[in-house]
Amino acid sequence: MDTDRQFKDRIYEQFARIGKAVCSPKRLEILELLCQAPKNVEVLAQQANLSVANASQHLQVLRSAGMVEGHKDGLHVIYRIADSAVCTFIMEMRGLAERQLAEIDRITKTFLAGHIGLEPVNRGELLDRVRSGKAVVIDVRPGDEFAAGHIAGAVSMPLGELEARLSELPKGKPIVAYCRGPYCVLAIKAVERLRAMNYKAFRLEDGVSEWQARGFRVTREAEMRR
Amino acid sequence: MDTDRQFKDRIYEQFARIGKAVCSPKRLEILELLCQAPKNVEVLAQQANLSVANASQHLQVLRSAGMVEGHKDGLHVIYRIADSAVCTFIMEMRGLAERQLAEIDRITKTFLAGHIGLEPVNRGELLDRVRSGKAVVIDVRPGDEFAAGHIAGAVSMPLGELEARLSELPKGKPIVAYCRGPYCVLAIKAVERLRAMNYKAFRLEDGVSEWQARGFRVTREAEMRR
DNA sequence: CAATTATTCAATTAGTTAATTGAGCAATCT
DNA sequence: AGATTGCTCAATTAACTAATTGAATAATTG
Repeated sequence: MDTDRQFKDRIYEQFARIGKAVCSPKRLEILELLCQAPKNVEVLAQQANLSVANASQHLQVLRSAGMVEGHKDGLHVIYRIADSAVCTFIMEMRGLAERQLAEIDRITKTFLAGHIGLEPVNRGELLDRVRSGKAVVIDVRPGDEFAAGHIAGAVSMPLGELEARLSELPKGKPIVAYCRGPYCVLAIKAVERLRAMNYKAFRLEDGVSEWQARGFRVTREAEMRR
Repeated sequence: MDTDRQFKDRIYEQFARIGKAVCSPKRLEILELLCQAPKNVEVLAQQANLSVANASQHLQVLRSAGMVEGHKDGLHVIYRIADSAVCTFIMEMRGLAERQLAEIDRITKTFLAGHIGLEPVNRGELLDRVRSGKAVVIDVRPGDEFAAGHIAGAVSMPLGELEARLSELPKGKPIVAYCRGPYCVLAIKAVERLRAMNYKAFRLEDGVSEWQARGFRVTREAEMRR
């Protein structure tokens, strides 16, 4: 039977299992990718710049911590987030880091300075404009991530398809692009390319999680655009 | 200038700094202690069962991650939580662990089975009883933790002073003891001792943080008990 | 000023972790 | 049945981490 000290040590070892899961930059990146949509090992490896073996090892650590689960689909193992509380936790961990670590702001500002000026979008105003058809919101993540959940009213236009589908975008209206969140570069690239072609394009920093956390609507339905 | 990949790697390394801070069981214990009240290195070392040097090293890691800060008070360095968001984060991390790791429940149930039956306390009912003077809530943490913040209406009675102050406790009324939270044993011990002396004692699992998170009142004022 | 107290730092040691590599396994395809 | 694909496992290596130990530093006390 445990002494009081042994009990505390064992309990904190358990809590630390969550910490050990999220102390690796690569596992954090994997978790953020899985918060967008379920993915297999090869896709995760490619998107997080890992070998397949290394990605698999990181996924075993995450599974052992109860943060993800995997199921076989033919040759592929599809990994998904075990519970939406994991995504909430990751977002809060990121929020804490943003608040306590000045280096994050420095790194971000330095990186954005090398890209065209991207003014913040007023979210309430954006909602009004989308509703009244005066602006278009495009989701430039891969289609499977859009399908898994997207900002209500947004249209899927993965970055790789942008040039091929320009005819679907209005020249006169503002176009707002978003992707996986504040530290994803897909929307930055989309805005730069659109502006280079004289579209009125803006970047929304929020990803789906951030948007939802603010109380705005996220859906899985593909709404017809008129 | 960073490439996109370099930018992501640097950003996730920053987020991982929070993970690296909380991946150690001992640092988690230190953080939970500091969430109760600011403390010096010797007290933290003693309460977390660490050498002073080791406690100091862990505190440097936590400070480097922006989670705690220290200031000199004579010979002593008083460490405190840098921002209340840290305590919120720790509580949420614990919540995630409780939800995803079955081992926690197992360890806790096994430990509690070695102690007298402790029925859960209905919190709304407890509030009513305290207000109407039909129950007494005692805080059995050290006095400095009580002073830093306690459940409104509670009386400070540190465990080490329990026997000496029995005359202050009513025999006929229910007595509810609480301490640092669900995994602290101080209240368990207090209830056991009180029951052994025929007091009607119960344990409240919540600590101050949990109580406050439920929307109940926490205060620093010592209210006169009548 | 010397002694004491509290804390921090640096070196060391043992253990842990991340990435790589190659082998092994399961499922599918030919 | 053999080849291929996707994934996992285990061994290895280099880097990192936690605890210990002893020295150094800062502040207080006598």
